[in-house]
Amino acid sequence: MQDRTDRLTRALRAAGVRITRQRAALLDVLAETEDHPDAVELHRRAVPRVPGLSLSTVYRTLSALEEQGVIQRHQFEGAPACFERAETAHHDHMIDVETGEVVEFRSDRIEELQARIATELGYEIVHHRMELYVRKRRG
Amino acid sequence: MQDRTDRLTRALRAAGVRITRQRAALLDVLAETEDHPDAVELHRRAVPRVPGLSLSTVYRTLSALEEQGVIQRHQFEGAPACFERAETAHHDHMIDVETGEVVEFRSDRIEELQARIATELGYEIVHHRMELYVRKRRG
DNA sequence: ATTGATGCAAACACTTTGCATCTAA
DNA sequence: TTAGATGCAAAGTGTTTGCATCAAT
Repeated sequence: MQDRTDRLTRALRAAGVRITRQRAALLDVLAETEDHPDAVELHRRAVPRVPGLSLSTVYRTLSALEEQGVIQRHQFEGAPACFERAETAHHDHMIDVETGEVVEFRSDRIEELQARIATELGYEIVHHRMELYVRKRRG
Repeated sequence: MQDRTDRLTRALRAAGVRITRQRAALLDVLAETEDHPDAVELHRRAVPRVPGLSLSTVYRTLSALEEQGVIQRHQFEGAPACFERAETAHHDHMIDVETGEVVEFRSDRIEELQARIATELGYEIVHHRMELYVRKRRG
């Protein structure tokens, strides 16, 4: 796991991205992240490791990491952008409208259908966004 | 068509929504709308009919109409919210990332699969959002 | 005559940016 | 050493809101 971060660090440096204390801290925080935190939450988690870390640096770093394909940005309805590591396999999201909880899911069938539809209309998919806003079934 | 607007007007009034000159103008503009304009664009289109119309009134009216189920609001990536009449059948959107053009499509198969996935995970869908960001196939 | 709607300007939430200073390479 | 990163504060964007006035019912 420390190993993974090291490899990532090297790759980023190779891409011309300087790994400052701030960025290293954010990479650490992201490595431990299992949920979908927004910029403010990531800042909150990283500040203890880099006192004085500014929110603008968080935003700038997140943009840089997104550009490098290290993280993904999601813009769910009525919420600030949130982030997750990009290393995981592609998936889509269900958002519990009552709790805000995010559940990941994946459907190859749907992906196929999406691709087919785009093709039939003369397009190719650059990326897509599929979000199910749900509530727990009272059973 | 004038007829449709009249019926809508009556229904809105019945729901306690006052039809002011500003709102009547916006309803007219929306009735003629085939695309997916944002608040500023709707304001631009309505101002000639109601000189002095303010942008905040447009926003307030759009919220009211959305609440009444008359229009739908979409929040595509990197763009201000855009609107369309809600009377049309449910559909999803493809957005051409190069031109911004919006194409509507619909897939019952996908809807079924979404519902099944939600059910399997113990949820029911409140609403969903599916957007394909695409580019024209060069070919 | 009421009560909700308007226009204006100010506030809002989230995000980006200009600039002087610092620091990773 | 030097180009890129930082912190701060200020600006930006899209949207909402407080308030005095106005107009639809």
